[in-house]
Amino acid sequence: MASDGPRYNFTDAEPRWQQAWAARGCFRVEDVPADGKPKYYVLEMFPYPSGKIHMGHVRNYTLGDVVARYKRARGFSVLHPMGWDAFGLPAENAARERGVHPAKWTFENIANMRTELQRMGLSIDWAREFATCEPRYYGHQQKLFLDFLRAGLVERKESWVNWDPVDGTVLANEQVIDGRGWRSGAPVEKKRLSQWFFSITKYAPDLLAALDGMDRWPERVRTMQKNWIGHSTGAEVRFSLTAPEAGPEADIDRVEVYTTRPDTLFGMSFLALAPEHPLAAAVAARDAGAAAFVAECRSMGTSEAVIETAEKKGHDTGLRVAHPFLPGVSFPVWIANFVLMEYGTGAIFGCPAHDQRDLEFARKYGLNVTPVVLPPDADPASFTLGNDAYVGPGTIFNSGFLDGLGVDDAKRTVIAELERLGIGTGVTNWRLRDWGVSRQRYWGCPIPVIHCDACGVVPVPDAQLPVVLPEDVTFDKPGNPLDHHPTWKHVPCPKCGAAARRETDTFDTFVDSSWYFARFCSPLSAQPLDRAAVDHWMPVDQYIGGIEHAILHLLYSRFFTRAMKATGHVSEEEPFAGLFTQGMVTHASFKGADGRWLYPDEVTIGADGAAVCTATGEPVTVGRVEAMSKSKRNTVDPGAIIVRYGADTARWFILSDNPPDRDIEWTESGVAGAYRFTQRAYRLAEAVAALPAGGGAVPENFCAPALALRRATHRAIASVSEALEGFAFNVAVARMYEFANAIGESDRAADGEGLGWARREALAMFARLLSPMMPHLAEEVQALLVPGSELVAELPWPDADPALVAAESVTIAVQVMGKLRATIAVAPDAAAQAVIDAAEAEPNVARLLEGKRVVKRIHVPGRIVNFVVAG
RNA sequence: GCCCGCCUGGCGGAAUGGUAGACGCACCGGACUUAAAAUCCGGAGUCCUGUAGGGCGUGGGGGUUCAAGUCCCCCGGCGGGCACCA
Repeated sequence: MASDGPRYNFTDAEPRWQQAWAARGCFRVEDVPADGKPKYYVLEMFPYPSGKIHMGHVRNYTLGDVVARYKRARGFSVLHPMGWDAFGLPAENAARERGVHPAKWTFENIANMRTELQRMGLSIDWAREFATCEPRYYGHQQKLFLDFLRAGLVERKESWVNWDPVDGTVLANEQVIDGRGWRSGAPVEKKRLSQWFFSITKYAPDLLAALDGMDRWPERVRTMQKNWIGHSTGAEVRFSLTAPEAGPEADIDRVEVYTTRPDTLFGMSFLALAPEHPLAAAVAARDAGAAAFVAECRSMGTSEAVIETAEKKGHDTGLRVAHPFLPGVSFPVWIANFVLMEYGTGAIFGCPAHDQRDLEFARKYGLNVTPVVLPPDADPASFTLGNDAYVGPGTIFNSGFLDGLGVDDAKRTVIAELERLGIGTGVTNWRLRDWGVSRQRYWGCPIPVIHCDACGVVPVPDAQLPVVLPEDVTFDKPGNPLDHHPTWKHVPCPKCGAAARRETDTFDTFVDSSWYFARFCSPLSAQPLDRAAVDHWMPVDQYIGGIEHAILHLLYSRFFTRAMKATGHVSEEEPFAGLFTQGMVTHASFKGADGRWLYPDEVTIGADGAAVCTATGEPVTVGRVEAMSKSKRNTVDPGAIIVRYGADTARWFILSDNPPDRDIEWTESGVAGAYRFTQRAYRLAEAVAALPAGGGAVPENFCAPALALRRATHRAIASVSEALEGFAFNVAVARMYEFANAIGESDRAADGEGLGWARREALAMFARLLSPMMPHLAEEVQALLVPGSELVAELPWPDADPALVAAESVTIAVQVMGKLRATIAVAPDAAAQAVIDAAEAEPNVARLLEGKRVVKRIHVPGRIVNFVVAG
């Protein structure tokens, strides 16, 4: 770093301004404000307290802070809170691996991360902070659950989980690696457990329909949610077994199948059951081969990605089903690993010609492939299928009474026939499943119910809430510590008083994050939500977070808000009016000579571009640029960056480098460039502050450089405002660079009438425009210009003077046949004919038009003239 | 496997269907300096060996249009999600 010249000292300035904001309470708001200002609720997805903030947090919270500060300057009363998504598996892992209690680990992490976030200079109302692992939060969550239960929005049913038979533990999908438990290495089994479910499927039609009106959500997120909810129409068809199978309770003589393609029923070649289907279980009870196959499928885990990418396998049960329309024709019944029990009826009919998965299965097991949909222009006599099923439109053939119909007509016709025969019905189906919320873990919100042998499941009475987690637990045994606790689960039944047991399952942590945004409105309320406060602040006007939450978290929150409305806690049903999804922070990865990954700060890039290990001098392989992760060690610690360059520099770089919805690559050179700009901005301010004190009155006249600067100033106000409104923060930064360049030019101009005034105006506006992005430097610049000034954080956003924004002349592109051949400068309001004449007179244009017949002259005012010539 | 995105100079990117490459980074040249750093000024998509003029150019291929980075179709590469990670 250079030694000459006065420099902006961020180490001194940043904490000083953070204290000034806190002392003034700039970012505090009331639960129900009486200031009459319009409200604006900005929220970033709250962090999991892993211990340290990472660059993804820096990006997320910088984006939110720019919006919060901008809206505040625009006159809104802004709610901008912060809290902690504090329950979850990592705390239990830490407990098992290092013997530290999850609560201690979590609260220490929170303390550290709070300090780090506060160093970023975020305009947050810290008085609203809470952690979801505090009883003062999760106790209210238990109340909401009980209200949902009373409202019929909760039910208990069975579902399949990943079970580690060695550890005796339920495994998360991420804990299943290649079909084995991550700790024990034992093959994972599917196990059936009785669990609590939120009835999200009751809201499926509404959750789907409301997406259409959510115009401040990214289109792709809405599309992903639509696909996830998965509305489909089709038919349920009952197939009769040619011989009944003895089931555990009664004989099974038929199988229900759901299909979206009833029009292809005549192309059927088999029927396939999910391995968990009751009929499959019945067959397995007497057939060792089937039992072995079902057991094999059970070892596949519950993840849809795993199931659908696995090799398609099946087992022929030997059973046959009759075709619904073809007397005497029957098809084999298989058990297949790609049929999902959770979707439809857990059984399908296979039509290999028109479904890719069925085709692969049929080819593998030598089953018939009968095409029944003829593509347009195909010849029915010769049409055959290769390796691709035909799923497009066409005409039905080989299909009895459906022959000659189009696909959609055939669907209607076949459903009518199925209904007439009483063997099927047209149905609407949803891919969305109910939300299973039971987790067999300690570090989560206890589910407030009690199991009584006499009374069954009994809700904990509201007066006994919260059900608090016991602190004295041990993690030396596998399984859920709540199960092993000597006393906690033993309670009297609230109904009959007999000895009973607490539910030891805790909630999925997605429950915690499904209503925290509403709790922030009244974080100290004795009720889950204070109606006046949530009615004032909700919905969140701008929600900001990672695209990885596009489906689950956002959909669950949308459901939860509806459920809270149904139980009288809120008035709105959509929690997030505006959504912005940010990209990830990436960095190059480095691998040392010994094959170990190296952190970026262990690596030096030489002048020749070659990377070496700083400590050993050994060569380093530069790997791909990818999402920062601990395993690849391609992380950069925001704390270290803030110490070295300051929070404003970190904020500026992360805003400047690219559009916020794309992945950003963190680079040292980019940060250094951002740092240089902070110093340059400060120098520009110093130069202006050194000018003789200016009077308040606007000068009568401005010399040319002064006028040019004023135009630049007001163009900057207009363009930075527009960029901020549109989340184009990288463009806002570019406009600020242009503005700084213009100020720099005025610095070098010969002094003339009004120049000093224009420069003061420029710097004053510069500070205001800078403040959402680099709030500390903005305050410093303002203090330099106007010692003892108000805080920029409390100043209103400036308005541009339209007369100064308007261009004096515009450059028009002149094209001949769509190719640029000249440009001309014209007045913004020049008449069309005058512009066309001027364009035609351009030598290069005239040359190209000579001897040609101009058939069309296109003039887009302020933009372009295009001559279309014949021949 | 299924669903959803993204792809523009050496790099990040800008661009209501209307001058492709604003702005920044890196680079090169100049000024300042004993020198370096810092700072300031200037240059630059690429090719036709020139500051005129022109060709080519927004992952590849086709299409719509007076005009396509932008709209449509196909293909490729990269990434996100897939229900117990958060």
